[in-house]
Parts: sequence; structure tokens; C-alpha cells
Amino acid sequence: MTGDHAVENQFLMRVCRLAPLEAADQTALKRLIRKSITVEARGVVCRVGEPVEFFPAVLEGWAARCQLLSNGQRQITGLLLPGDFAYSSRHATPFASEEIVALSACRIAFISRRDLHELMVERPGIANAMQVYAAVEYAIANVWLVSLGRRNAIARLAHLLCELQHRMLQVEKQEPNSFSLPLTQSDLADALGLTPVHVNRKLQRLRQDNLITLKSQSIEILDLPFLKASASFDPGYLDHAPVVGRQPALN
Amino acid sequence: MTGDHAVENQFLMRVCRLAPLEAADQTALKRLIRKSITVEARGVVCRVGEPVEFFPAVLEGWAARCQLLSNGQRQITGLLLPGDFAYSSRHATPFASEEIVALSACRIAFISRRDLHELMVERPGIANAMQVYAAVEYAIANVWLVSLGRRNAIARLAHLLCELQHRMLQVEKQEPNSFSLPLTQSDLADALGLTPVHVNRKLQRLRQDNLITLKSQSIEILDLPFLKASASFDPGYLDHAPVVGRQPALN
DNA sequence: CGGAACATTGACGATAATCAAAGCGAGTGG
DNA sequence: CCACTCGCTTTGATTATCGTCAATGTTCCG
Repeated sequence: MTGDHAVENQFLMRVCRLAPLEAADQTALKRLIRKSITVEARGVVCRVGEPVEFFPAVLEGWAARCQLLSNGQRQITGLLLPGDFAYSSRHATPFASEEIVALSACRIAFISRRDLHELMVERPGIANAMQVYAAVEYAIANVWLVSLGRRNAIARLAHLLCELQHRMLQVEKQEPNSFSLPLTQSDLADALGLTPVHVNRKLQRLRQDNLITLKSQSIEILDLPFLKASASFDPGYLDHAPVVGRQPALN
Repeated sequence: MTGDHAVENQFLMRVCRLAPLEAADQTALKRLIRKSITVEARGVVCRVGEPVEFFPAVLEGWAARCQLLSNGQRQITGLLLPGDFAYSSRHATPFASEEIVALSACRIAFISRRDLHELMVERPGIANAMQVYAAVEYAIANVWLVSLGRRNAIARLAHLLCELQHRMLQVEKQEPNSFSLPLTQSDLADALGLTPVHVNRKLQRLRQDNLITLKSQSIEILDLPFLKASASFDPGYLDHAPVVGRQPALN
């Protein structure tokens, strides 16, 4: 139940990187994490319709937000990398509208929404940081919308890989072009709006074009500039999202 | 520049319907609207990259948020019906990340973000209402994501029509199943991630199946229950989105 | 060793895009 | 009032992309 220091900091790091927090804010935020659990791969973290008194933050592993359709299909609407979280303030419904599932084995912290809410009222810095996080989440959703609507399978895949590479850089200190990708091809398919078979074929194409190496949950991007270009990937939406209160001279 | 009373209320109505406001909040909100402009169809309301000191609210007509791709394609990421607005608090970047275009002739109010921000600080009721609005906007984006990822052309179209019917009901007092649809087939295509030709063919199919009538910007849905069923449309995401502070006994 | 989940392959079909042309309709100017 | 545009819709023929089905490998783990 008690996570080690480094790991809890994934959540903190994620928030801090978006909006620098003063020390007091950081400790206050860190104190929010009281308990964490382990979930095996494909385990359900939050079920649709359940009340969300606590919201999940991913400390280790990868998870996803997803919608289930009546015919059994699912669409992943967002990937949660270490440090990411869901159902925080902006997603304001008291009942879960999306399912949260672990894609790999995960350590998940559950944070009281009430505690966070109180903290946001007391500490504008934290409120601001959460708003920035929400803005980035929103930006990512929009970019996915564009991908699903207007890019073909190979470009979608390339774009997602570029996004994940960039997001992993923000989280882990590691080789820039090589990271662990704990997703099955089926998971990728559900994120990209494709079938697993088609994802498989397009991955093979990326490999045979010498753009990536992918084996056993680990990907290496061999030609990142080319991959980015071919997907017209622009990382702007992942980084900066300055918030209202911090604008220079508004009006 | 001075809009008539009824029309300004579209914005107010939209916000009120999501979260009832006390009279003082309503007048304060109404006072935000100082100037409004008319934009002809296909006119640009906000350009990507421009600073957004004022955010646009649609008083009359239909507009869209959209992303432009390098190859000239575009993806509409959200439709703005009368009363809807963009770039409000939650979309917190000071520079427009999406283009706002008028799809029909529109009357647009530009509201100072600073004014809104101050009002939200003073008046929790308004802050709450804006959060609910943001949550609904988010929910809609998620549903679109599911449509683009997991529904075929005909179901996407049917689902969008159901959504629009439901949203129009909230705004206008009129025949429940018949409303003005000031979109070209090309606009529909950009919203649905399809080509105009394909939209045309699927619209014909809906017509020949006696599900809709569509001529000169006006649609009538002949069999709404069937249309909803065939798109597995559930309007829940458009209505209720109770917000953190208003939850019954959180913890 | 056996089993389960995941990855890969091939053949085939369905869905959607593309290209190019023709039709329609509302507004414009002669 | 009638051609004339222009933008939008409709049509047909063709191609590309992606899905489906079913079987075969592969890897990992108990």
C-alpha cells in the first residue's frame, strides 16, 4: 500500500512539468496520495457508472480510458502513462462515464476528489496546474479526433508512436528513441480505430521501411525525424498550455 | 452591434440549462456580452495562433471548431450551435489552437476572457456552470472519438443527426423532429471524417429508408426512435453533468 | 509439456476514397 | 425575364483501404 518515493513522484512530476509548483504546493499534492493498489494487465480500475469518490492516478504501468460499445467493440479514448490520471476536477460527473483499464500491470493511486478540490480552492498554484493538465488532455483528444477522422492507418500509427515517444520523454529518463511499449496490437487497434490484423500489417510495414524495431513490449524508433514528418507530427499540443491567469497582460 | 434581447439569451439559456443560475448570476453573465458581429457563411471567426483575448459565443447560426491539415484537409472537432462558445476557461491556451469558422451566416459575441475569469472568481455559481459546460464539451468530443473510431459511415451520420436533434431541442422551441441544418454535405464530411461524395450516398440511403427528409438546409427526422436505435444513440452525455462541488455527500 | 494469449499469414469481401462528369438551384447581371 | 455563374448535389466507374474469417506460428509461463 505504501509506494516508494520515486514512484509517487511520477504523479508529482507530471503535474510539475506542466506548471511549476512551489515547494508547499508540492508537499501538499504529495500528501494526497494515501493509498495505492496493484492491478494486473487488463484489470479494470474504474467501471462505467460507478461513483467516483476517488480518482485514479497511474504511478507505474500503462492504463487507458475507454468506451465500450453495445456490440462488444471498444474504443480507447486516451492512454494513461505513468503520472497520468483521470476523472480529476474538470471531468466533473460524479459517475464514471468511461472505463479505466490497466493495459500492463499497474500501480494505481486513488486520490480523494474532495481532497483535491479543497486543495485547489486553497492553493491557486495547484488549481492552475490541474487546469493546464486538463487543457493538455483536451488537446490530445482533439489531435486523436483529427487522426481518426483524416489520417489513414499508417499515418495514425506513426502519429501515435511519435506522441508516445514524446510523452515518455517527459516522464522517464532514458534513451530518447527507445522505450517500453506495453500494448498489445489489439490495444493499439482500439486506440487507433482499426482492427488488430490491420495494425499488425502496418507495423510490419514500418519495420520493413526501417522506421522502427518492435519486440516484446519494447520499441525503438530508428528514424524519428522521418516518422514525425510522415505523420506531420507537431508536439506543440503536448507541451505548453499556459493558463488564463498566467497570461501576459490580458487586455 | 447591439443584439436584441431574445438572441443574447441564447448564450444565457445554454449556460442556464446546464446549471441553474440565480438571478444575480444571470444578469452578471448577460452583461458580459458587449459587442457582437455578423459573419457570413464560411467566414473565419478565429484564426489558429491568434491570441484570444475575447472568446466567441454563437448567438445566431452555426459555427465549427476545426483543425486544418498540411495537405489542405480539415477535420471539424466540434459544432457550435446557437448559445455555444469556444475558448472559454477550460481551453486555457492564450493562443487559438483551433480555427473557428462560421458554417452559416452567424452573429457572434466576443466576450472578454478576463471579464469571465473575474466573474468566475466572484461567483461560484457561474464558475460551476462553466465547468459543467466544459464537461459536456468534453463528453461530446469523446463520443465523436468513438464514432470516428468504431462506427461506419451510416452509423456515424445517424448518430450525429440524433445528437444535433437533441441539442437543437435544448435551444429552440420547435417541432421536435424537424430543424434547420445549415450544413453542406462537405461540412458533414469534415465532421464525420468522410468524403462529401460518401456522405451524399449515405444521406440518400437514409432518405430511401424513410428515416429522414432533407432539403435546402432543413431536416426532418421521420423515425427518430429507429434512427437512435440504429446508431445506438444515448443522449445522456448531452444532459446531466453534475459537478464536483454539487455532489451529494462526497465521502 | 501443455495451454493461453498474442502475433502473423492468406484469401476474400466490404467499405470508403478518388476521379470525372453532369445536374440542380439560387442569385446576378444583361 | 432570361441566360449565366457559382456553389452544391448527384451519379457512375474505378481503385484503395480496411475488415473479416480462419488457420498457423510464436512466446511466455505455469
